[in-house]
Amino acid sequence: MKKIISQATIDRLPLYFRTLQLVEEEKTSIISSDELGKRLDITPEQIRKDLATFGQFGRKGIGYDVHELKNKISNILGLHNKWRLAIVGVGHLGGALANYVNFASLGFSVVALFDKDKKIIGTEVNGIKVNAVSAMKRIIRERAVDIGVITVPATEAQEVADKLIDVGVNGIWNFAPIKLSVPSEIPLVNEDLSIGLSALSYHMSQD
Amino acid sequence: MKKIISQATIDRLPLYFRTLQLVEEEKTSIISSDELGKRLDITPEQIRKDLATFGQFGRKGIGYDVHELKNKISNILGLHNKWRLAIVGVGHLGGALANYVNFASLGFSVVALFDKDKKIIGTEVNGIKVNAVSAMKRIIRERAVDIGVITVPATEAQEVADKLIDVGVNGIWNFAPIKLSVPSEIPLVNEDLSIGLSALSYHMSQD
DNA sequence: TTATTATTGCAATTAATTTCACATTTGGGA
DNA sequence: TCCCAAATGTGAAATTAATTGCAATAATAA
Repeated sequence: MKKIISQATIDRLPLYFRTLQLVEEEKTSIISSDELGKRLDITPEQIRKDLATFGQFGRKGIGYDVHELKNKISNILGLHNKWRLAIVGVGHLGGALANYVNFASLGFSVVALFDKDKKIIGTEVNGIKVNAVSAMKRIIRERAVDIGVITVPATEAQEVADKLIDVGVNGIWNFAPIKLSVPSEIPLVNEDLSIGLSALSYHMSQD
Repeated sequence: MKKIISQATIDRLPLYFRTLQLVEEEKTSIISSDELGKRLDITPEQIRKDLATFGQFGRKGIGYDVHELKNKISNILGLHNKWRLAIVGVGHLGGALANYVNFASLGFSVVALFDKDKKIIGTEVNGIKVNAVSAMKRIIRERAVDIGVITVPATEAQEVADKLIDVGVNGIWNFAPIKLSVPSEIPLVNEDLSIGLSALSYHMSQD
């Protein structure tokens, strides 16, 4: 029986991972939950509890081996998989994501771009040619795309999601501000920028 | 004594708001928590509880007045304020945000752009001229900027945050993947894209 | 060898959030 | 007019998440 890991824990793991990457560059080989917590403003108890979910990999009285913990988290998050992304909708945001450097350090690579606008089809972004949506099926299979990134307007997002799933992507990263319906076996993560901005507005209005 | 509203509730309000905008366009004047819940995949009890935090604005046996509820949420979120943004770091992501249409419908407008790269300073993005960081103090005051948007590399983000706060912005929307230190009275929202992508990777690895 | 200090792992507790259950209200139809 | 169906609002229960407290372990110094 597989243990259910809370989303809160999963969302903190990338923070630990990134901090460990930085710590590793500083040539530090051991780190305590206390030090990691200080860097991230997370209590050391929370960190220990999160890590304990996946087993024991610290040493009492010592701390955690930076390199080992980093690799362990990488494995838990599946970052060793070198995921291949296709971006659908090469507008400002899609284009920015196609150029986004930080993905590479996590092992993600953008391997295909699609748009329906004839003026954009055929152009190149970051060395990748933009294809017509009609070529999606063939290209996504040829390039072994795992993840579809949706950066089209909200009105077209569901249609694009359906198509991506139909041609075989295994996960969707959605930037369109709309609730998508996808089969439960296809992981979906929504990146809704208006939530954060609204939350900021809310907090700025309280005083 | 001010009631503390949970972040989870605050994060759902923009979803309700957006759905109400759509419903309003469909010329529907009354909506039930059940219908709203179906559109967002949120339980009606959850929606009623969230709304009850701020008062009673439904009618038993009837539902909620779409227009009234929309305005009420807009007020709670402070969206009537017409916030003015300055983006620091006009790379791919900063440039994309400067062009991002969805902000306008929430009442946000980008009024200033800054970069330290001499090749970018002086260019125009979406009709706004990019200024040098050295001009930040004057321009942010002249243009009454409320919110600073950080889209510089992680290594420069803290320095930019410090400067933004020094020149008087009241809130920070941070896209750099790093934990920023800011005074507790300055609301800070982090938009860390690697968290969502890592979570997607995690879920795709479980099966 | 023996204290001392640092630190993890984990059980117990507390806090926060969500779900459940239902009393109450409203409008409409017989 | 009276009953029924459709909803909200809310206290209580259940669930989930975070915090606390502490036993166990390891290194170091006396």
